[in-house]
Amino acid sequence: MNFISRDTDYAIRALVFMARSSKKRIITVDEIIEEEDLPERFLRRILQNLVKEKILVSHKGKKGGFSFSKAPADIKLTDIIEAFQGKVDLTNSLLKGKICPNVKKCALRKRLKTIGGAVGKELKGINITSLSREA
Amino acid sequence: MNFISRDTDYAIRALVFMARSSKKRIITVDEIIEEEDLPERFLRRILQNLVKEKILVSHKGKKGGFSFSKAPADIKLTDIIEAFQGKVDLTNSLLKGKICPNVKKCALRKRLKTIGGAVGKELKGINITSLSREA
DNA sequence: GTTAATAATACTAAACTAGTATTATTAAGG
DNA sequence: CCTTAATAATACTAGTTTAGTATTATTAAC
Repeated sequence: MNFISRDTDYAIRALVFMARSSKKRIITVDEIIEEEDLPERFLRRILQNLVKEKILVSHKGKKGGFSFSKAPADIKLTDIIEAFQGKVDLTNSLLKGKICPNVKKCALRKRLKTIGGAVGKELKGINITSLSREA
Repeated sequence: MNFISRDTDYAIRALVFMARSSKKRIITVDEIIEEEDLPERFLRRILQNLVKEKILVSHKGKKGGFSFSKAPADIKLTDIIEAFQGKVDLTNSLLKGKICPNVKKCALRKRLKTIGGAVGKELKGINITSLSREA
């Protein structure tokens, strides 16, 4: 079972590359795939998705490309995961029916929620800037 | 993104039901679906899988059914998740290529591994007996 | 030997994942 | 204002996974 899907993965790589080449504000798809060798069209769709999520800004026309819409340090790992995989839900669909008739009182759900909260907090502590330094 | 897949979920419900009706050692599929209303054939496959994983024992023939092959307290939540979804891998496929050329030194991977370890530990603390009491 | 149970195996439909293809739009710069 | 170099939008497709169904075989009790 994979926690990180492929488009999340590609998105992270693209963003880390962009953060590292920060002198050039606007970066093209070609520059990214030259460095990381990702499938072009697929990567384009991923970047467009990041634009929708207000993580990147796109610039059409000659000398166009993509740039950050906020500081890389403010782009948390959870933001990216959620953009492509939706909210991570540890407690989903567990123990419905007669086994656990009262969802609000279900102790298991509470425990899973606690774990999920801890994971989320850790993931929020990881951002694009720290990744571009560390990795 | 769901952490718990449907067959894991169904398996947990079936096992919790079985643990609660422990006076009757052998329990039939019909008894389980009467209580929890799960799709019969699908549930059968799930129970057969639990037999393969040595969590249950099956009894053919008249008065047959399923019984535990070990104490419900020894069946951890992770055992069930792994049986149906494989090992949970938080670190999978992240930052390959030029972004992170040396996998062993990758700091992100280490951090994710730490988080994964903590989650695993928590999940191991939850077992079928505790669930059948709590939920 | 009938009946009431599971076993094994194979099939299928729907959803998701990963990727491709096509055509339109935009802005720079001569 | 036209060419060129970039992204945008939209729709398609192949492969995999998920969830479920169907069929036939096997087994044990009574």
